[in-house]
Amino acid sequence: MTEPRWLDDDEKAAWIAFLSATNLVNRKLEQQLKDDAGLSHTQYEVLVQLNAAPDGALRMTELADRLVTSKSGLTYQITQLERAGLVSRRSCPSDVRGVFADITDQGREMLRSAAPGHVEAVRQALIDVLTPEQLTHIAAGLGEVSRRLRTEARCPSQTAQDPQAAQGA
Amino acid sequence: MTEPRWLDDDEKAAWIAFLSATNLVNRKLEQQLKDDAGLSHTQYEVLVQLNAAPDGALRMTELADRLVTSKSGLTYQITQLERAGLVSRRSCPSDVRGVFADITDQGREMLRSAAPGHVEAVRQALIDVLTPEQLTHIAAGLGEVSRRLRTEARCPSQTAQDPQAAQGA
DNA sequence: ACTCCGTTGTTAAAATTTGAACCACCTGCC
DNA sequence: GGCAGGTGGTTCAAATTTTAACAACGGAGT
Repeated sequence: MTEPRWLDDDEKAAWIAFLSATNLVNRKLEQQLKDDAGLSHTQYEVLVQLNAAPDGALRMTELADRLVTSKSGLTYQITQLERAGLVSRRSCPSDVRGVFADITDQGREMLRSAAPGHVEAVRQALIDVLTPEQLTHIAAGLGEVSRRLRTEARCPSQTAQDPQAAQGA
Repeated sequence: MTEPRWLDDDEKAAWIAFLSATNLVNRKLEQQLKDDAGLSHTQYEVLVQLNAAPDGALRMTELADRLVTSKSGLTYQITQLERAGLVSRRSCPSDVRGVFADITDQGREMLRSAAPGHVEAVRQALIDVLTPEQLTHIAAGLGEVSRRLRTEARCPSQTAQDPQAAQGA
């Protein structure tokens, strides 16, 4: 076995920055949402996704994929949101096993009231701290990172060992 | 109250990319470490920090700050690591209340064996996906983000409402 | 119609995280 | 010296996440 390709200084700097920024931003937003709206970040994201969906509804699995969470974890959170009256469950007509999560009017209302504070927090923690240039590069770079990990999760087939690809496409 | 400053398309793209990349990368690494070394990412980071520290030891609070975790969460994890023989506790000579977490030889050995696979995973998930330019901007941008959130957490005094600052300092 | 296999959500138990309450102990200041 | 106020770690209970079963179905091939 060969010597692993350790990270050089620039790479290490990027990795450390990514790790800590990630944790700190998450913690910050989690706290802001909990304080101002009584929601966890996950719950807030559920509402965002449902609100943006065609009929204010999405299948459980689809929602779990979008939130990058486990199915059972979603089941739990949807139950909490349902209990709070922000979401409701409805079984799928075409597939008896399927379940739709619907956002309720109260859910939309909650989102409307929580959004301003949340956006402001996102700006303070991340967006407004970055220069326009950094913003662009982060959108492109992390966008590509997400795309690959998502694809990879769906198709464990391709070896994905293509160094120079997609990126600039 | 004024209309909130919503995110424009570029900002939204950056935010969404950040959110999903963050979750996906975390999930990926968590799984890799668990599969290959039987450690959680948090535990791995504890070992990394201790291993890099002057005497292979750090105070609990200091460690908790670095890992961006709660004190009680760290207590739990250190107990697990201690049980696994990778870390040991030692009370602080100068402060009876204080506790040092020491990495053991076995802990260093574990780190040595887990590191190569972990670095490789970090490369595949994040580093090698980015262009050198993106890497640089991410290091700088997210570095600044971390710095601010950390400072803010330590000194809730400054209003921090200075739009054009630090960045290029 | 029927079997085999992959999917959909849920459930149960264990692991982890969070947050508040605590105790013991330092530190600056009278 | 002695006290008020803050620190450092732990503990406990409650909330959340993970993991591995599960039960009930769709769907394709025969």
